[in-house]
Amino acid sequence: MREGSTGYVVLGILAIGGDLSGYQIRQWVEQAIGFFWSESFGQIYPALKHLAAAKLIKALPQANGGRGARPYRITPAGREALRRWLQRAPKTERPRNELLLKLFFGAVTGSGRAQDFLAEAARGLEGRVRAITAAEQLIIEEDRASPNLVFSLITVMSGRLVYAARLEWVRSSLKLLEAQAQGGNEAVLRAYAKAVRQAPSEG
Amino acid sequence: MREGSTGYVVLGILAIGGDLSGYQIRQWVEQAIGFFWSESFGQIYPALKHLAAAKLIKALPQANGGRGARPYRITPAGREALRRWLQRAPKTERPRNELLLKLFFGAVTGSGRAQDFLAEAARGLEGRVRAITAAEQLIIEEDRASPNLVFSLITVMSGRLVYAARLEWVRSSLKLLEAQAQGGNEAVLRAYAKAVRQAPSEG
DNA sequence: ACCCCCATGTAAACGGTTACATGATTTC
DNA sequence: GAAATCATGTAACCGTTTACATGGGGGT
Repeated sequence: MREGSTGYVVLGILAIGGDLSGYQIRQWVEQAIGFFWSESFGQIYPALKHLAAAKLIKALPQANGGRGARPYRITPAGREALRRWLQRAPKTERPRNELLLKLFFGAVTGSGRAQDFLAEAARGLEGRVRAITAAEQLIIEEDRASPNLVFSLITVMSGRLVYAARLEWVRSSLKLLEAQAQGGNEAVLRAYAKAVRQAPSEG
Repeated sequence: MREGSTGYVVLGILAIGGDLSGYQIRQWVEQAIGFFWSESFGQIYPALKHLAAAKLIKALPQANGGRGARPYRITPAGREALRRWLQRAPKTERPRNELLLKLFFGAVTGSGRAQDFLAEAARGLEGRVRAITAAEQLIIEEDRASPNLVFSLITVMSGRLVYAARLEWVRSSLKLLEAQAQGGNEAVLRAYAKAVRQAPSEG
């Protein structure tokens, strides 16, 4: 399997989610790990073919005589391949945050647009925080007795903490822009000191 | 310019950084915006060619008679193109966090590897927090009187707050794994409640 | 003499998104 | 009967990374 992580994501989901079709795998990705991972159909279906050819998964007979969902099941060899991949250290992502980029060049356009972008980001983040909180509740109820519990909680906790931090950042950023408009750079520096003083500080 | 954001990043850096060569642009990207953006030489040099062909930048005469750095300067048309691009709403990135992915499938390999990955992540984050703190100091000193100040501070503040949040997450995650080893799922749930209670909560 | 940093560039390979094509089933 | 959703798949296009090729300059 020369592919990047897509194939392994599929294996992983079949390993913990049971027998699923391509369409269902996509849904799984969106709902369960959507806030830190994404896959498109254009990736999943070819990946399923490759995995089946490599005997890491096998196609199950379809329910309605050839029509409808075509579910797959992970094979022992597939579990072994997944386990090996999981052992290897994760590659750190190369960051590409267009919002931050446009804010960084903000002086070129002035602060009006920057405020719009931040307000928009705040709306998005609030929605995600709500979604995460709901997901968290579901995990606590459903995985209460599962060995997956710690791992599910670790991942939702990431969403919870970093989204909360981003929201705080958005709000502080709006305050900096206000300060700039009203009191210039000195006011900005005061507002900044205040914003980072409140933040959980590192040793 | 059909390209994605690379061309605009180059324009932006030439707009606020003055006349620079491809190599210097790369350094600029790494040092100033490296924690939220990355570009490789394989992107920058072709982008410079396209931008020059489109008259958005122009090549400056080289110092040492054709050898050494080949600096470029942004043209008025280039500034205009940059301004238009900056006005448009930023595309939200599709997240792909391999660390989180491997942790999510953690039950397949057990918690030993997960602890290694988290410890490694902590080391990386500590380094970045230090780098950010240094960058912050530099901005406060050098941009004190610049109209860029707010925008520079907004971007470093993002780094500061989200890295701090990630560090906190890593530490809490390690605690959850310990709790799991010692007291099972009930201990995990208690540790989780404690970890998120301390976090800045949303309304 | 050797190695590292500066510096510019090209080409292949790869991973991923998007658009397209197709059709069944369910809901309003 | 129309629209939305379920469901599978292909192909083109695009952006990005990686490897490669090349060579000057400075330090040990």
